[in-house]
Amino acid sequence: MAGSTLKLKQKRSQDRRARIVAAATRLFGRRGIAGTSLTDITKLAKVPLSSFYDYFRDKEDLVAAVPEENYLALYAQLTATGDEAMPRRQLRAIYLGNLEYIRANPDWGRVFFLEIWPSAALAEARIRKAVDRYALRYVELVRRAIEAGAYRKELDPYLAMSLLMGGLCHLTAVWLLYRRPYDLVDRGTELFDLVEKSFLRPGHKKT
Amino acid sequence: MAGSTLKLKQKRSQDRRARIVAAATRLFGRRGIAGTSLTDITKLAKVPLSSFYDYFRDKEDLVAAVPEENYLALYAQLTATGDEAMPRRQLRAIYLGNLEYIRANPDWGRVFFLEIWPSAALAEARIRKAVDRYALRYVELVRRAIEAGAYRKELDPYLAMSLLMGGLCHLTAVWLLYRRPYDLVDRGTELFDLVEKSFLRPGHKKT
Amino acid sequence: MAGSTLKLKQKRSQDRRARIVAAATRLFGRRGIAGTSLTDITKLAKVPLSSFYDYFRDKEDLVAAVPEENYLALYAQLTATGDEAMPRRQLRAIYLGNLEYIRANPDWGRVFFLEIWPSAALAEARIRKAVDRYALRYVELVRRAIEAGAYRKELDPYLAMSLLMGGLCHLTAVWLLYRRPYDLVDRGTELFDLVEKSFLRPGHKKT
Amino acid sequence: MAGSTLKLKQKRSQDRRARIVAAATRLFGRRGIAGTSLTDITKLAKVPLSSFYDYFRDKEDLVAAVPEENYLALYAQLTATGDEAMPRRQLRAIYLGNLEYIRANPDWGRVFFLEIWPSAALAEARIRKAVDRYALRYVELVRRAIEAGAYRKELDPYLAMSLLMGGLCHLTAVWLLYRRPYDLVDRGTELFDLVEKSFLRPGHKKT
DNA sequence: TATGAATGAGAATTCATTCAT
DNA sequence: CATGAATGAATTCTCATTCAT
Repeated sequence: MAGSTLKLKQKRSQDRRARIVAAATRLFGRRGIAGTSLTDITKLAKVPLSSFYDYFRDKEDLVAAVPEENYLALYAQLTATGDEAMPRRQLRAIYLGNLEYIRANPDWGRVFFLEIWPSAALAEARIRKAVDRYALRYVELVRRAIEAGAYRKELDPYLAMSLLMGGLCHLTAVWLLYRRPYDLVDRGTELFDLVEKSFLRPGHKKT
Repeated sequence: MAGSTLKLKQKRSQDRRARIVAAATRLFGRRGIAGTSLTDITKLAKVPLSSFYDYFRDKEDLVAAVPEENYLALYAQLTATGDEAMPRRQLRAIYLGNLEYIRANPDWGRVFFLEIWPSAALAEARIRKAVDRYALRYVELVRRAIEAGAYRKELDPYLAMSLLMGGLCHLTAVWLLYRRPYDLVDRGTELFDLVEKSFLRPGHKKT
Repeated sequence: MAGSTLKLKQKRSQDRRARIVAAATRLFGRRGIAGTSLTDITKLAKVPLSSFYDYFRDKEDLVAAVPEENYLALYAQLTATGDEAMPRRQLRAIYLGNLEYIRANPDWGRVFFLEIWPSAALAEARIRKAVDRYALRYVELVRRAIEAGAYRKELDPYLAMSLLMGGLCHLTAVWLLYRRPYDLVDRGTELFDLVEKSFLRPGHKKT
Repeated sequence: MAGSTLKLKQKRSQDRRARIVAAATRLFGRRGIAGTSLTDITKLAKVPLSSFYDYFRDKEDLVAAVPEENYLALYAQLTATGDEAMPRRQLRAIYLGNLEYIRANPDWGRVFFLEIWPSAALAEARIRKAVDRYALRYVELVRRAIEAGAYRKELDPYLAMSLLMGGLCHLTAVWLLYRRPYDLVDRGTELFDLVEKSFLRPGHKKT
C-alpha cells in the first residue's frame, strides 16, 4: 500500500502481492530477515522472482510492508472492540486483542517480536512510525484512565506503556522460543492484571 | 573463552581477540548480526580477515562469544553487590546494576536487546544457556522475596521476571532507538519501583 | 542432463552449458579435478562465474556431469557397432570403438583415465554407476563368448575385463603422458589381439 | 659428546621426516593430494606445521617424496627375490611381490594407483623417473624371457608390460574401491597366469 | 506485460608459506 | 634451531537486481 510501486487494479495482482507478504511474514520469522532470500519468498509465494519488482521497489520495501499490513489487520480486528467511555476496560481489551492476534498469527509474532521490533529495521522511519502509532494508543488510554480517576495521578503513562509492551514482548518471545509452553492469552491476562495493580489508585474499586 | 580455538598466551593475541569482540559488539548492534560481515568486523578491529580464524572457529563462534564475554563482565560487576539476607534489596541491586552496565556499554545493550535476546540466535543452545542462567537469577530472588514475606504469596515468579525483563528490554530499546532521551538508570529505577508495587504483599512496610 | 538444475530450452543456454563441460573436461585432465577452480573453468568457457550456478548445482555436479556426458557420446558412437550373434567380434568392436573415441577426444581420455577412473571421485555413487555400467558390458560379452564356445570355459569374465580395461587404461595413460608416441587405435588393436589369445579355447579357429 | 647429540638430533629428524611421509601416504590416499592440507599431515605426524619446512622444500617436494620412499621400500623387499637365470620366474616373483607390498601397505596402494600414477603429478619429471624405472624392469625381464625362448619372439615387451601393469592397476583399484572383496595376491596370481598364457611360445613346456 | 536468464558485488572459509622470537 | 602466530591469495557459493524478449 504505502510504498508500493504501482497502483494495482487487477485482482490477480492484489492476490500476488498478498501472497508475497504472507510468504515473507512466515520466512522472516523463521530464518530472520537477512537470512531470507527473495528467491525463497517468491518460490513460496509461487510468483516469478522478477515479478517481485512489480509489487515492491526492493527488499527493503517488502520489509516495511510486512509490519504495515499486519498492523492494518490487527487494527481491523481491534476497532470493533472497546468502549470510548471506559479507558481502563478498553486498554485491557486491546492488550488481549493484541495477544489474540499473535496467538492466531504466530508467524507475525515471530517477525515482529523477534525481528522487526528489536532489529535495526526499527531505525527506519517508515517502520518506526507504524510501531510508534501503536504504542501511543497505549499511552493515550493510560492517560485517559488517569483522568478518569482509575489510575494514580502520579503514574507516568510512558512508563506504564513500557511495562505493558515490554511484558507483552517478553511473554511472546518466551512463548515462541520455548514452543508455546502456555496459552498466550491466558498468561497475558494474568500479566496484565498483575501489572495493572501497580497502576490503580489506592482505594479504587476493582473491576 | 568457551569455544575459542586456541589457547592464547601472548598479550598481543589477547588484545586482538578482544578487539574483534569489541568491533563485533558494536557492529552487531548497529547493523544486526546477519547484516554484519566478517570483513567489516576485522576491518574495524584492524586485524586481517584471515587472522579472524586464529581466534574463532567461525562466525557463529564469535556470535556466541559476544554475549558470553559481556555476561562475564556483567557478573563481575554484580558479584560485589547484594546481601544474601535481603532478596528484595538484592533484586533491586542487580536490576539497577544491569541498567548501569548497559548505560556504560550501550553497544552491548544494542546487541543484546536488539539482536541476541529476541532473535533466532537465542535458539542456539550455547547462547540460550547464558541468557536462561541470567533470567533464573531473577526468578530465584523473587521466590526468596516471597518466602521472606516481602512479596505476595500468589505472585508467580516467572510472571514477575517477565515483567522485569520485559520492562528492562523495552526501556533500553527506546533509550537506544531514540538516542538516549533519558537517563537509563533513573528511568529504570522508576520502572522497578512502579512494577514492584504489584509484587508487594498488601500491608508490607515499604523499604 | 541427470543432475542439472534448470531446464534449458534456449539455444544459448544449451551452448553455455556445453562450453562449461568442454572447458572442465580439458582442465580436469590437465590439472586434475581438485586442482581446477571454477574460476578457471568459467574463464575458459567465457561464462561469468556466477552463471555457472545456473547450469550446475555445485562443482560436484559438474564433476559428475563430465563422465556422464562423455559416456553418452561414447554410447551413441558404439550403438551402431556390433552384431548380437557374435560376441567375440562385438567385444573387439566396442574395445576399439572406445579407443577411437579417446583418440578423437583426448581431453576426455585424460579426465577419465587420469582422474575419474582412479580417483576418489569414483567412490561417489553417481559416477561409479556410469563406470560400472560400462565395465559390465565387457563382462557380459566375455560371458557370452564363453557360452558361444569361443572363449575357454574356465575363463573368469571379471578377470578378463580387468585385463582389458587395465590394458586400455595403461595404454592410454602412456599415450597421453608421452605425448602420443604411437597411434592409439593401432596399438590397442595389437593389445586386444595379444590378450585375447589367452581367452581363446585351445583349438578354436582364429578369426 | 657433541657428535652423539648431533646423531640424536639427526635420529629425531629422520624420524620426524618419516612420520610426515607416512602421514602423507595415508592422507593422500584417502582424500587425494589436493584435498589434503599440510595442516592435516603435520597434525597426524605430530610435528609442528612450520617444522615441515625443515624437511621438505614445499608441498610438491613431499608429493614427490612419497613415491620415492615407497619405491625404495618396495625395491628393498624385492631384491632378495628372484634368480638371474630364470627371467620368467623372476617376472612372476616381482609381480606378486608388488601385489604383496600393496596388500601390506594399502595406503600406498591408494596413493599410487588412485593418485600418483594416473594424476597430472606423473607429468612431473622427478616422479615419472621413479615410475619409469620400475616399468622398465618389467620390459627388461620380458625381453630376457623372449631371449631365453620362454616367450614368443614376436611379443612386444612394451605391450606385455602395459598388460601386466594395467591389470595390476585395475585389480588394485577395484580391490581398494570395493573394500577388498578378494585377496589381492591370489587374484593377482590368477591374472598373471592368465595373461602370461598369451606370452608363451606355443609348445613351450609349462612351469 | 511478464518473465527466464544473466551477473556483479560480496560472503565465509581454507591454506601454503613466511617470520619474529 | 624450533615454532607459534600471522597473512595474502584464492576458492566455492549466494543473492538482489537488471535486462532482453
